Amino acid sequence: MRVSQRTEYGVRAMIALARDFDEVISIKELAERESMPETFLEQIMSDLRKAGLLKSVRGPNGGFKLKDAPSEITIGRVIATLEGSLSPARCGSDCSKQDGCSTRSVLDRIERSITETLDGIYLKDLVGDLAHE
Amino acid sequence: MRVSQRTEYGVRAMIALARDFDEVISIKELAERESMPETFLEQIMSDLRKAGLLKSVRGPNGGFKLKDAPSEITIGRVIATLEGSLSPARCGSDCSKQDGCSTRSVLDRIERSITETLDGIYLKDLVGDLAHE
DNA sequence: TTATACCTGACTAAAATAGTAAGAATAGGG
DNA sequence: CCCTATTCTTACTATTTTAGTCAGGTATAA
Repeated sequence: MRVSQRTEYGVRAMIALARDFDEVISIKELAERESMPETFLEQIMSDLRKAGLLKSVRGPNGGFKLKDAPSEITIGRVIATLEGSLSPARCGSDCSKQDGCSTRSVLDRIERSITETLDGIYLKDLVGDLAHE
Repeated sequence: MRVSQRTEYGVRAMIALARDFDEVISIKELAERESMPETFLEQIMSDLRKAGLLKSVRGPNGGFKLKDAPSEITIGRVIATLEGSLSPARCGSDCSKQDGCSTRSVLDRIERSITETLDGIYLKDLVGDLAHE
């Protein structure tokens, strides 16, 4: 029921980018601002880009920016991307073949609730959360 | 964002006990019914008992039963007990000392949502989820 | 053409997870 | 009182996941 450090870094990076929506920011800069390990962040950003959440610019003065507006990206999408899934369940849908998995519906229900919640929170909503600048 | 196998077993055991609320059921019986590893379940049940969710009866014909009615135990309480916490955050409250942790409020917000959701689901609500008996 | 930044994949140490194993404590039945 | 069924407790272990590091390659602005 816990989000990994990796995901936390990713969320922080996304929020930082949302804060300066129009600018391209490098990994180095991001890592310094938010005190996150640079090379680790590099991997994470790469995943977020592959998932279509970020645009990258290579070469000098390169970096990343959000692909969509902060008002269009939900935190649920970010977390689902980094975490693989929002599902707290561990078994696949084929698990229903054995009735031993009576929790299936319970975990599904929990998942739906979490998904709904997180898909209702946009990056935009979180930028303002900080007393900042 | 995933619940451990351990927690899943615990939830299943709690639901099974809720289904036969008045009976004392042994670990062996529970493990067989739900096809869960017996000795592992033993540990889990022990934790649930220490947390005040179960009553145990030792000796022959012993076993466990819910301490409270299924209408009084929330799934949030069960998961929080087994998972340690419902918080997706990893840092403690002392983390605000360094402003690096700008995600704090975000994760807090997510936690509150999840907690609210899970604390609104009672064991009673889940017993009926199965097409059963 | 060079420095800057992204890109990629392999590697590693440490921690968490999912159990096992072994024995002690307790209580009911004969 | 003894045997057995059961919980209780602690220690151990193999596997997987996590949180990184590192080395080298690729694109591009200046």
